[in-house]
Amino acid sequence: MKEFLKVMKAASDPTRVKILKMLGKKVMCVCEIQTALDTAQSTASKHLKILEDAGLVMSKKDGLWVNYLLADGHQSPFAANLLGNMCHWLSDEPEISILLEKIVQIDRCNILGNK
Amino acid sequence: MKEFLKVMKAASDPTRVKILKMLGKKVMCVCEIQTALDTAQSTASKHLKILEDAGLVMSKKDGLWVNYLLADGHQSPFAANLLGNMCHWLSDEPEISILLEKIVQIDRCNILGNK
DNA sequence: GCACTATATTCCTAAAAGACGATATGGAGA
DNA sequence: TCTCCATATCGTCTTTTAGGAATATAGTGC
Repeated sequence: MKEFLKVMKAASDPTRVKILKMLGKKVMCVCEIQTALDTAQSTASKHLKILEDAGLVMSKKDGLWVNYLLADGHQSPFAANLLGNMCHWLSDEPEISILLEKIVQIDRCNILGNK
Repeated sequence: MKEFLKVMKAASDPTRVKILKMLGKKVMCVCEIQTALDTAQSTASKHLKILEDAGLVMSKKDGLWVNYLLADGHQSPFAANLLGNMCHWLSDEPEISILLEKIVQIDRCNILGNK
């Protein structure tokens, strides 16, 4: 039950939904996500933690960067199911499709000044 | 997006999950649900409204009683998907299975005093 | 119309969630 | 070691959510 609630809760915030949709298209580091969402760095980081706790996202360190990607779903059947649907769902929402186009040209090397 | 969030939010509360599981087994009126959950009447009623708004549940008036049942999913593909999975999910959780046994012997005619 | 009952709504309080700025951590390179 | 940079965590504020008591609404039967 707890596991199920974690997944549902994680999926019930618009910012986190956007993150899931973005990661469905491309592996991203925190500062890229922060830039795409136009939010504070701490905000992006916290949302990612919630998604990771729910088994929806995983992270891989690469030196200073931390790359986030969609989880494989092994951690939770509920997460697996949601991830499976997410690739179809919401893609035609303007808010999402604009975002997905935007991230193509976001490059971690061109992001200056995190403050 | 809003529709999706409504479904996820509705599903991310333990009380509402219990209601969904109960309704998967049997059509129930508000006071039966209230009794099963051992909660205030207003609480049960409010949760049902949230579930109905999300398209997970529907209601049919029968005189003074209002019968709640699982929705058919026509209102939202997200709700339809969740409802489809819900019948399998969480049934083996002790908390749920005990509840499902309990509701068999709850009868609206034997509930006295709503206050 | 009047009482009674099941449900919905309102109001209030307490707890949780989300956002941000500031600070801490930890790896990379001089 | 010292500095720099990406990320994580902390403290605080504001908003949202869940709960219950009290009240309002709407059928039902007299």
